[in-house]
Amino acid sequence: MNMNKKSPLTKPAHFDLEHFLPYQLSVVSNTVSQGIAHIYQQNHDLTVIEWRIIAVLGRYPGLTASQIVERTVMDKVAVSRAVKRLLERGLLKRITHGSDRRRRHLELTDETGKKTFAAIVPRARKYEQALLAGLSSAEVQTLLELLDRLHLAAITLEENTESGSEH
Amino acid sequence: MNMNKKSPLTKPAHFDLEHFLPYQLSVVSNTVSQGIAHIYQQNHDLTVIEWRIIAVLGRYPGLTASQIVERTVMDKVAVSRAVKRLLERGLLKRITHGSDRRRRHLELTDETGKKTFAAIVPRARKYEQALLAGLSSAEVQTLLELLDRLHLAAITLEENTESGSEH
DNA sequence: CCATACTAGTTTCATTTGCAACTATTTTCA
DNA sequence: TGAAAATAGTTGCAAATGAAACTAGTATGG
Repeated sequence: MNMNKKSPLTKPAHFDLEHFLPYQLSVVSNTVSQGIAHIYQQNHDLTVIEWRIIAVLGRYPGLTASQIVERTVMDKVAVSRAVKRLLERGLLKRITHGSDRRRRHLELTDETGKKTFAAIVPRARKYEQALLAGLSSAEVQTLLELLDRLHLAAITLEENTESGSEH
Repeated sequence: MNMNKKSPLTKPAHFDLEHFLPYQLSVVSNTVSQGIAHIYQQNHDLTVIEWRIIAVLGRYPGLTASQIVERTVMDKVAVSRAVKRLLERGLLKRITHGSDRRRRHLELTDETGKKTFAAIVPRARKYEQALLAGLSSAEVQTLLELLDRLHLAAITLEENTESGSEH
């Protein structure tokens, strides 16, 4: 059984970070995130997390903080603090659930909240369009599908890995 | 050439974060990063930045800190601190350039540095393979190409945007 | 040559983050 | 019932981060 000693081609000794998918993905994602972050930072003084909360509440009013956490895979504490800031700034309002007073449903305020949402959405869309301008719609479709499959694979791997170390 | 307007309604009121590319990209990238981070955190007590420094030095020995920054698009301060830690732990050695004493070239130490690199590489490769197991090689090819084009687009957008605010 | 500007890398300090522990409320089931 | 477990959300604190200032060394132009 040909052990890996010096055989002509078992494994190339090279490892090229630039061609390592997790790295590439991270670089692309960071570049895009940074670009889009401009939109809501510069113009509305919002962090990425704050914007995401607004976006998800714009679409699904009345979610609670933990439902937002579920949906967006963001950290619980980060969401709690961002919600606090958005409440203080008057972008959100909070309604305590009648029968279960632990639950506090969140909504965009009519004045500031919805207005901000409405102002950012077209800019975000425009950014996305510009980003994808070089791709045909078939390519966009393919990209989304491949990303989705990658995501599923990553989740599956994570689940299997975890069992090995703790819990 | 049928522009994408086509509908009588100007803009749908909906905005769905889950179908917004920058968001999707970020979620996939975070999931993958977290998964791969296990490999070097659990087994070698390295952060992502530390691992990247090792990886890039494994491939290109003798780079200076600022060359690493250039190549990996990581923060200057973060690299400085990670290098410091790797030197302390004996994974790197530093050679001051003869004629320009500001430059300090970095290399993996034979003992710990190269050994660690050699230990991580196969695991990293294995992770990447598992991640891509569900895709055909043509699909992988396509994915890489599309990511690359996205990256370029994002960089271009960034450059154009910046001009608006400062510099 | 020497004042100024530039480059490499580090440190300081003020925030930001993230884990764990906490409060408050509701559910479970003995 | 009511004590223990579960759930929602917050807070404290220590560590990670990042911008700007700083040290050290080199290049340049008058």
